[in-house]
Amino acid sequence: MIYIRYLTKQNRAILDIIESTCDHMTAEEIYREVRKVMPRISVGTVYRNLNALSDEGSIRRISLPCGPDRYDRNVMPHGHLVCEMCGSVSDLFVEQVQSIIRETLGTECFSYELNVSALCEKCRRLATHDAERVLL
Amino acid sequence: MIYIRYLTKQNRAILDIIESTCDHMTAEEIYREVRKVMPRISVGTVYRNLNALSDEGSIRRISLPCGPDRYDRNVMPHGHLVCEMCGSVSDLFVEQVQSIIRETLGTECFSYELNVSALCEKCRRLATHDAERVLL
DNA sequence: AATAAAAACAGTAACAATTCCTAATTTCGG
DNA sequence: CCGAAATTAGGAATTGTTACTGTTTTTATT
Repeated sequence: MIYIRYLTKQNRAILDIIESTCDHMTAEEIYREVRKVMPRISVGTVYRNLNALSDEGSIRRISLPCGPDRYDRNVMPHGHLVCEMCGSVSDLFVEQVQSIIRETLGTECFSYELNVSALCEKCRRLATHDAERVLL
Repeated sequence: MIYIRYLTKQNRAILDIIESTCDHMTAEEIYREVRKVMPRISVGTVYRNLNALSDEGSIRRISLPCGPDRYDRNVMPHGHLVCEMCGSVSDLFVEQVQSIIRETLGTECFSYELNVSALCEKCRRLATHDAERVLL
């Protein structure tokens, strides 16, 4: 027996926002965003729906060493690149990770979190550029 | 010019506690523990020193999808197994991860976080045992 | 459609984890 | 030893999140 949860306007609006970007927004950012189209929505509703959506697997919650949790529209197992310079969070697909984990564990791994600290594309270019300037 | 930070009694006591176990304690657990030998230490001091120690690389901060941050005496890059049943956190050394990340990134990766959700050794045995009993 | 039960809501208070603030103490450099 | 700098205790404040209460919306039943 499949239970289809009723999708409220609030729920739909929140999900739309998350699915419309690959920004990995925080709950607060999502709250600010959803208020643009639904000014009377409450913080509690945002958190409740983010939790429900995460629990049912429609979105994915990401927790990082610093700052609040973020939400990801991509629910497939994948990692994240956290930029050491600008703090941005972007998807990072590291192919063999899951199978390596399985080998190490000796059993299947259904979910993992992989957060890599490094420079994002943009900041890496910037850093290289600066380094060149210093050399001149 | 190397700057050696003064090690206060508080700092030393906190570090000792972390280094004495592989329990991945939370700040609050560390606070409770350090108060046994230093009853007047304040929460703020514990947090300030945990941050300082993490920043200088003497210990490592672990953040998980749920619950407060934890602290690890092992600063070498490695992952963690978070038990889905009992919630315990144990070290997990997945050898090739770093090199795979390097390949994917195209540049060296100096730090990563890998948290795997699965059953810990103990709970896995327990689960198997229960399953056997059900079969009887 | 009328209506009762269930679910979700807004608004806000409460909570837990962490940080910040101030005055007092401790350590350092000379 | 003395003044500057760093660290502390204690507690207030902040942040991110959850819980509560009374109201609205949806669903199920007729």
